[in-house]
Amino acid sequence: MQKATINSVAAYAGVSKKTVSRVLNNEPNVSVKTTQKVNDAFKALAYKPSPQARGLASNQSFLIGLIYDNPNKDYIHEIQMGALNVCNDEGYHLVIHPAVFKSENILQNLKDFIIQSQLDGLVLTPPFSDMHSLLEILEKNDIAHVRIAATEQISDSICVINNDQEASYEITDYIISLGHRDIGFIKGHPEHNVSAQRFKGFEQALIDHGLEVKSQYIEQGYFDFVSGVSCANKLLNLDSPPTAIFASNDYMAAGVLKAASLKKIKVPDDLSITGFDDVAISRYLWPSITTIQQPVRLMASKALDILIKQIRKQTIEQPQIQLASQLLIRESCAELSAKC
Amino acid sequence: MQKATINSVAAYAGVSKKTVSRVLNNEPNVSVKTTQKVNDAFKALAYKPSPQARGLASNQSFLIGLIYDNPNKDYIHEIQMGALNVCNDEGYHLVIHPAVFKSENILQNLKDFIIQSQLDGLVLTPPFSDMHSLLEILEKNDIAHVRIAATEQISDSICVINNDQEASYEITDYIISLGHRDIGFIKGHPEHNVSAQRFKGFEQALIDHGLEVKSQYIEQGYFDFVSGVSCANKLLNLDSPPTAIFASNDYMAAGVLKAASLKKIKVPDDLSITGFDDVAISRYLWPSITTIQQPVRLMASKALDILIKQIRKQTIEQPQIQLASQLLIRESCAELSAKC
DNA sequence: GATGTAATTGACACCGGTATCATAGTGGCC
DNA sequence: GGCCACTATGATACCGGTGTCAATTACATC
Repeated sequence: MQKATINSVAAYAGVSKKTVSRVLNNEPNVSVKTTQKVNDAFKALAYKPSPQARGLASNQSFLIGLIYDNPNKDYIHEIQMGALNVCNDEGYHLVIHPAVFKSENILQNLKDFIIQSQLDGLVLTPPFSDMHSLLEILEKNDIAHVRIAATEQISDSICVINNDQEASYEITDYIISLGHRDIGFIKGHPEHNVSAQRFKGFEQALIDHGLEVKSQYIEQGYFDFVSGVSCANKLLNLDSPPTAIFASNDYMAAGVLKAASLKKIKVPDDLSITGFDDVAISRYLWPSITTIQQPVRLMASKALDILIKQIRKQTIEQPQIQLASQLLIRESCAELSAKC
Repeated sequence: MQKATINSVAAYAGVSKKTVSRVLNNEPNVSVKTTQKVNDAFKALAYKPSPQARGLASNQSFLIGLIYDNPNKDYIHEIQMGALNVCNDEGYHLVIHPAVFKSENILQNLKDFIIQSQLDGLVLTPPFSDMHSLLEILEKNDIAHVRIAATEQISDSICVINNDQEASYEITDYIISLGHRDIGFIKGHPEHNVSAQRFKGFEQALIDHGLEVKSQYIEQGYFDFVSGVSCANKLLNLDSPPTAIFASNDYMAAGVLKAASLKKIKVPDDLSITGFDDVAISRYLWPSITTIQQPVRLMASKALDILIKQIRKQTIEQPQIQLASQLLIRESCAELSAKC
């Protein structure tokens, strides 16, 4: 059996190709009777329109690119799943494009990718969401795009953002509520914008509770396990070490846990630890890590919703969507024990 | 500036479209001089051929589908990266398609996906690599595909496989070399073919060393953290518990570690633990887990190499490639202490 | 019934490539 | 020089859709 084309459908239904095309695209001004005939033909022939032909004629590709450079595979996976859910429903393919943000000719590479692939739209994840040189190119060439977890708001630019600062405030507040006063903080990678937001939330919570922000309790990490270990060592070697450590992400929190274990410091009895992101390891460590879960998948879905609206030139009622995170209380924090 | 098409290139170079097409596809019988002219035109106009038009004319989509259902995000990520490396080089897009193997109408869903998307080829990962009903459809419709980590060899079917059994033998051999004689084993999910392979390697190693395979030391797990915990509890509650536990993957090994920690059993001093797969958590746990690293990324690259050859109807010299795994010795195993 | 307007439909060019086949050019050999 | 085989090139149809615009039909109004 031949594969059905618009011509075979038209012949079967006894109408012109153009009319079939109209039904296919829900164009107005087709009589109910004709629509019915064409739909019957669709079914009878198991017709699926060719994306290539459609794309060629209407200058679309039905491809949406997803650009990322993130070592956190759980995050990427969630983003992919959220994006795919919408893509599948709307008839788009997702083209994943891991890139290296710090590489020499990243801009040229991205440019090539975008032009070569003739993408209909682009999803940017951090750190690309705030990459000005890239955004400029996209604006100039009028390429539809959406920025996930962007930290800088740019008018007209559509994005889906989260509330890192508030979440950070919340988790700090929780630690304080357990009685801790000496709280260490391990900052995230200085080049990632969220690092500053997470620190701000921490700082603000301390201030609001009338606690001092002590510089010796603040260490600079890089979002990876190793820096978590070394920062924790510095904090735990202080003359009066903190009784709780807030690491800006879970990998570093895992590092803190390792450092504590090696020093025979019991967690959570003698040291409380919190992370951020709810990475898989935070559940599998012992004790499991109290952390912040962001609605990553939902963010991606929302992002694709508005991106596709933009591609279709539909009106977007809300160009900037903010979603709330959630505090997950697990085993790594305890009330400050009396002995301190 | 207009986007360059084959027509503008032809006009610029002063030749016909067909000649441009010939140069583009490295067809024979084009003079050196003409080739040069056309190549100059390519550069001057920054020409990129349209995949849609190309696809429409030659009945290709330049899309390769990747089907998976695997909770191990590290694995998926590696597969994606390995596949993308080749796709980018060869001008294909990778369309990722997470599916639910156990879902009711999985076969119909996959069928729809494959037909709808008009993929040029398909990459199957476990458990789809051994899904007969799917393979039949692919054969019948002559859809190019490659099976990653397939356990059943089917003649003519191209696949890239690993040596789970040997690797399992090797890691068991290592545990025995540390002096352990009472070794617990936690099996993987009974529906995954690799589970049996990993068990076989374990068993064979015991036999070859003249050790008994004791049924009370064998527990049935499901490749997840929780089953690791519960199986470990059963093993550790035995009257004479094993001095080492070989979990069939790292998530279960993490579970074993948790169970041991809760029982105040010191790892590796009083209990050695090994995993399988080299998932990220195996590095971040304390102690880090001795495990088997499979060349997943390389497997995916090799798979795409032969898949693309198949798509292009080129001869495939080696339809079945086997790659070796590597034992990663970390902190979770120690020599059997004298006191036992 | 005539007329005007809107709704419905179709003929045909076109998107940017590839495939087929005919034609023009080139060099070797008698 | 004449003939032939082979190489190089182009004209044109075609892939399966969409866009334009004209033609036809339906319906309301006078």
